[in-house]
Amino acid sequence: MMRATIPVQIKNLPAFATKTQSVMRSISHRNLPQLFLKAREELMRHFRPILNHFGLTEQQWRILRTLSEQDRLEPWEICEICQILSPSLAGVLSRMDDMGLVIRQRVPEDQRRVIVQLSARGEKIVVAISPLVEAQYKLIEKALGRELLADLYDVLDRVFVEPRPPIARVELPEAGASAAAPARAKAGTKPRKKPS
Amino acid sequence: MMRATIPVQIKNLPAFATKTQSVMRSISHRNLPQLFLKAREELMRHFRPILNHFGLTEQQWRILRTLSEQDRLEPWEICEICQILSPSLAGVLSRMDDMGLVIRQRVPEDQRRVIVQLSARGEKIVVAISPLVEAQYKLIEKALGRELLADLYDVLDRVFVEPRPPIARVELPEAGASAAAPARAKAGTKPRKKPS
DNA sequence: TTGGGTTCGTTTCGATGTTAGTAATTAAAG
DNA sequence: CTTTAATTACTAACATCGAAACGAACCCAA
Repeated sequence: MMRATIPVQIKNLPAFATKTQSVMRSISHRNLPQLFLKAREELMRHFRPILNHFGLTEQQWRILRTLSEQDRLEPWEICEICQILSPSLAGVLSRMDDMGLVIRQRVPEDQRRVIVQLSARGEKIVVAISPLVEAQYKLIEKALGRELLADLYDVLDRVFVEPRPPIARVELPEAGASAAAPARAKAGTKPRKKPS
Repeated sequence: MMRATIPVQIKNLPAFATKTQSVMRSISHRNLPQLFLKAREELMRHFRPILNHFGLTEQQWRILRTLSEQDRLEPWEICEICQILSPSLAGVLSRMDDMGLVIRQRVPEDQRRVIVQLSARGEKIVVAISPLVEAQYKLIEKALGRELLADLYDVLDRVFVEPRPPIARVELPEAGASAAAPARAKAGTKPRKKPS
């Protein structure tokens, strides 16, 4: 590690970013969540065509891949592993059930709970897609280099997997909410404002 | 860098992940896009309350912060910088216009183009939120450590900012689409299947 | 056993992501 | 100068996100 520092201020921004700034930079830190968003998108850009080719959404594939590795899971487990909120998962699983990709069955001992697993058709699709995904990973590894990829995994693990002190939260001021939304007109009530 | 390697197979998975696997692991690589998704969520978890407090969505704040640093931008520039697709941005900007956060005006020389900039109200909100976001970053830095955070930025830059060979794409088989969706019944036509 | 608290999955609602397609405008080709 | 291409922003349709709340099933204690 400890590579030469890169000038970060306008890096990662296209040429038009050099225009005059009217407001003093109010946040000194780079937008880290957005960096992750960009990183993820740069990767998914190469996997999305594969999934689309088989008529799957990203979330559906995440669930299929997870179920192919874990066999039987309950919805809340899928939520944690696949980073899907419970309300979203309800719809996703319902559609995947309709498509015949997964099987859902209630747990006899606890009628609240549900067990989800791959259907034969689901497994078949996983078998069809997996080698393509694996091949794409190899292409990515070839472009980035095995070492860089290892560094990436390592840092991500150190930040988000290994134990670390909890992150505190800033306290919020009192009358903040009033600063924003003035009850936007309901859609359809008024035609959307267009640029003048 | 070059820290001791961590056993990765079941790391980052809860205890229930040790159950027997019915299918041979078909993809040897860890799910990298999902790691980024998780990383981003772990961060946003600490910023979301700030934005909600001011009645803003994540996307709205990304745009506000960007406009506060770049002054005048066209929609396609905002799309690139903020990682928002054009169709989404249309609605977001429309709502932000209704809320009085931004100002949109067409370019006289080219009637296709539009210029977006902060309104007085938009600037005011940025001024109110920025110190809170900045403070939250400091808390994150305190928990993770300045060094680790620097490593993180460094690796992300090496992967997604510095020039690198392009990533090739796997070729897709022919009759793939047929493997998936069998024309799912339209919502409302049939009641959603429930777990048996 | 009965009422209150809890867990789990779900529905609801508004906003955004994704894909496809369109209208308007401008630029390039013939 | 007309026809074609390329740009730019937008709309439409559906799926998902994110916050709130609901309802059924379970748990527990009075």
